[in-house]
Amino acid sequence: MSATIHDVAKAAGVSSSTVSRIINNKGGISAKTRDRVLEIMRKLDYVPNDTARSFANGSTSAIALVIDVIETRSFSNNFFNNSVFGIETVAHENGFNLIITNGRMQKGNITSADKLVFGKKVDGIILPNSLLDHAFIEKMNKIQFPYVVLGDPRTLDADNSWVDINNVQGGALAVHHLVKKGYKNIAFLSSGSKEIFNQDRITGYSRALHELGLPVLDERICHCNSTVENGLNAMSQMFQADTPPDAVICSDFYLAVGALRAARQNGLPVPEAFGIISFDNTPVTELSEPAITTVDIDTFGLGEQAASILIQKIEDKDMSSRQILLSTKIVERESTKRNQRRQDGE
Amino acid sequence: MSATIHDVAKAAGVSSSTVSRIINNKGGISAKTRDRVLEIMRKLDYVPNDTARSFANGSTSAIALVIDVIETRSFSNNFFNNSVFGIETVAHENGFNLIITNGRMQKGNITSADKLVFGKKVDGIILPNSLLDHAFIEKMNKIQFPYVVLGDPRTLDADNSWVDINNVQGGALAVHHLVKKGYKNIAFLSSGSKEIFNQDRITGYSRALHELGLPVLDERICHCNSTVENGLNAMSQMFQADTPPDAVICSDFYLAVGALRAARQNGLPVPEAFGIISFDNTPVTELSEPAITTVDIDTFGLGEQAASILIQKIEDKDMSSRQILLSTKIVERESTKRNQRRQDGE
DNA sequence: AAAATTTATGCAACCGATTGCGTTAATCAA
DNA sequence: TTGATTAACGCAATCGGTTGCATAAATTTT
Repeated sequence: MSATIHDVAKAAGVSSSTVSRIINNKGGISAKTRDRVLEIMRKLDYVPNDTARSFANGSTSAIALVIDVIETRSFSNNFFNNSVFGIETVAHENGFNLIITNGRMQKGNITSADKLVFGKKVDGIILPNSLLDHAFIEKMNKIQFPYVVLGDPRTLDADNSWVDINNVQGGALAVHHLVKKGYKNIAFLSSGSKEIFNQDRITGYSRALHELGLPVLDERICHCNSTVENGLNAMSQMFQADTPPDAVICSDFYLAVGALRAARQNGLPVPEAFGIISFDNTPVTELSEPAITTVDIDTFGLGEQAASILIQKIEDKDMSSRQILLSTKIVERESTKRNQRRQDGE
Repeated sequence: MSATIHDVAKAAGVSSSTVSRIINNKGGISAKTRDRVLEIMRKLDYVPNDTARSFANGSTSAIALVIDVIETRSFSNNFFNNSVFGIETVAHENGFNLIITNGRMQKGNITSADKLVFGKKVDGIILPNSLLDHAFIEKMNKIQFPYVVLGDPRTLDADNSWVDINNVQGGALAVHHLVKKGYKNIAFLSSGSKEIFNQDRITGYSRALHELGLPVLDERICHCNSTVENGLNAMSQMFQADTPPDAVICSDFYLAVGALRAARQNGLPVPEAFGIISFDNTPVTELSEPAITTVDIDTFGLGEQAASILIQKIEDKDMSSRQILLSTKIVERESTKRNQRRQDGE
């Protein structure tokens, strides 16, 4: 149907090698022929067949992103969106296409990721630490297939490249912010105990408390699924304690809203008597009343870094592996913005 | 590096044609040779090279989704997420890979979508109505390249396939819900006047009001960018009117939160004195107080339908084009849940 | 002006599968 | 048993580019 390199060559009275060299900007072509050929290409609406090119030079100019879709909501979280956006941006800048595949799906015994990698559909792959499979990683290592892990792949002993949010730092940062605001009894609502990011946040939280000479109490840490109701219940229960928390750090916005409601039910005005910080600075954190102070995690940057490292690896297979931690920062809103002096004067 | 079909053939003492026929389940192979070859394939860890296959049979088993990224937030909206999820699911079920590309990016004079289509990287493409380009569509039509539009492509005169949310029905549904609840003076906060979905929602809104014998007033319709502040300002202004609105339909959650705050500032309890409905039933609509009643749009289904039609087109180029409208439904929450009798008794 | 370089281009093999056609072997009908 | 039919497989061309090597033409050097 559409024109091939041979059609162009014939029409221009040159060989297809010449056309190929022009397409790829190789040297050794006279200006005259180049111009003539380019003109013909335009006339014939010629576009090189990318599949044929991939086939000929053994590289696809595509990378894959494996996503971990357990339920709809986990797909529609902010983390995912911005990371994909970051990945796509960098991929595109470097001439790579981005293939997205759901890592939970499989046909027969082969996962979609497996097929993309060993079927040579992509030159490299980004996969979440939640979906690591030792056998799969081993197979990739054996052929030196480039990959980057999203999130610290702690369960892997091997040496590999990954990017992650510095959740330890984030947990500590939240504590420091609250303490600076005069809060002293800080709780932590985590959205799960298995996830490495939750573990890290709690590590940072505990470490910071310790450094500040504040007690680290087990009963102030609660792991629960991320719903408003769970957040509400967990906080309500903590409020029963002898010295109830006067602030809480939440792993996400749902828990934060739950905590907010619990505070209200207990007659604790936020931020005056109770402070709240949530991780993940999604736009909606501005919508609650009071607006929630957040630990901003750079999900876009995470994607950018992942794609960038991956592409470097693709272009230099012998590149040593690289690990990147992205710092977080506090975005202060109403839920912790109290007049500190009043508190100090107690 | 890794085994090719020829390696397998040689090891099994057959021709590569035979191996190919086995891979593709063509007939005319004896059980003995099939088993032997399959065994060898396993031993050699053979996986067919997908690029070579694509090249040989002229089809890529991949589709592209063009996304319209103007700013970060538009990327991270719920609409996008769930649609992508729906598309990926259907694509995967049918053995297609999904390539995602940002339609706003381009290199030289060629957009990423253009390159994917005419570079034969994909067999079909899904693109948003916001990114339609006449020349591009014409070029695709000329070679009968399969595509599906996300959102009614009203600006296109040509006959083509698309899927959309039935926003006209959604707008009408919102009105009917509010009227049933006893609200009579219903305003509309739109997130823009150019977007077809906003136009459609207002069409449905106006039509329903008309059918119910209620006046359609220009001053009750406001187009503004989607922020809480704009929603608040727009509603505050409407409250100055002689007969102020007693309910509002918002194009999204930000405007709805703005409207909620405006009502509160004006001393209008929600839902008792003022009703609010927002489009797009994202999880966060449950988080405000009161929780917002929404028009639920089936974004996942939208993606499923788009992918499904596209794949049918790929498999039968002569398929007539198809248009699909997905109905919306009301998810009732606190912001309209008032005791209707009190209102009727006025 | 002849020799030595450099530049511009063509030839042909190659990437790894698919497939139409032909051939041999096996099965069936007469 | 022979001829006809079918099943099982191989040969070789093909898909559309890329690239090492060879060669001819242009340019520079001596």
